[in-house]
Amino acid sequence: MYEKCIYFNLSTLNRKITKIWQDEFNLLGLSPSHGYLLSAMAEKPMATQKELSEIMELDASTITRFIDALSTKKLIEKVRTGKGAEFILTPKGIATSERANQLMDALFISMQDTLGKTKFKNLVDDLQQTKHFFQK
Amino acid sequence: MYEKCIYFNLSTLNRKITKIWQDEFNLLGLSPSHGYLLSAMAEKPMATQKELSEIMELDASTITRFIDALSTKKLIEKVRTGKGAEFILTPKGIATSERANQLMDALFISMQDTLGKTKFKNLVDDLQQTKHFFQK
DNA sequence: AAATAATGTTTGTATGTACAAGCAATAAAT
DNA sequence: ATTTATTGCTTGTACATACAAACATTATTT
Repeated sequence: MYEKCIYFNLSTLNRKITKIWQDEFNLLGLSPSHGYLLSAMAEKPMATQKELSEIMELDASTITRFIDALSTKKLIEKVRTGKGAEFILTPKGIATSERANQLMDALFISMQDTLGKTKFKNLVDDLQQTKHFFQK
Repeated sequence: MYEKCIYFNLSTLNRKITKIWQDEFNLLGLSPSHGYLLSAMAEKPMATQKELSEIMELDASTITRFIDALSTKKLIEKVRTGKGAEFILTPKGIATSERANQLMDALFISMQDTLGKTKFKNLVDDLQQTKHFFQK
């Protein structure tokens, strides 16, 4: 009934893909977003919360919540430095970030297989490009 | 950093598009999903909640919540019929469903203009097809 | 007719995320 | 040096949605 509607198809597909990601990341004891954030922190150890929110394209307040969650799970330690803050991954955090990276790679391959290599690439490229038409 | 990731690009774009839809539907005093449901009810007056949940590709329990919201706003009236239920749109509900339809049409045109007719069509078609690779 | 199964709806609860307002720390202007 | 502005982070609150379990009604079996 809403076959031509971008909002409808986008949100429906988003729910389905999110569910797949959630099920996988749950095996690490994390939500997908928490896993992505942890992995971003591992890759950019000096990033502030503001920078992390830009990388993740999420609101800064959302990053605060995620950081709380990662701290509670002892995956990171937060060091407040004046106005900003920095983070160190605990050994457990480092290990988990590596497993998260592996999972992302595995999901990438799995999607490629399911959708076909070129179809998959086209879709992701289109999503990425379309994103840029809309500002914050 | 996650440019090649379908989950990342999909959820990011989804948030952006959702925001646009929300801002527009707020002018009708509704969330987008509530508007879509109301419009579906107008088009399929005999549909049960189960059927509506299939049309909307949402969980049945979610439809229950939406129906509560529409009832509270006096846009529909719910008539329980044994196991199932049916709905009648109030005059206000009919008017609102028409405005919702107009809004969907306007947003369709606006997206076409922003993204370009063929690019837009390709994207929506791809989203729609991709959806079908993943079951409920 | 009583017991059981199937189907449809609802309720409790949880999660992800945004926005607005607040707070804290540094920087700029007077 | 004190006021004012800017910047970064946090807190309160709200919303969309899912899942699991409960409940209610009809259908099927015995």
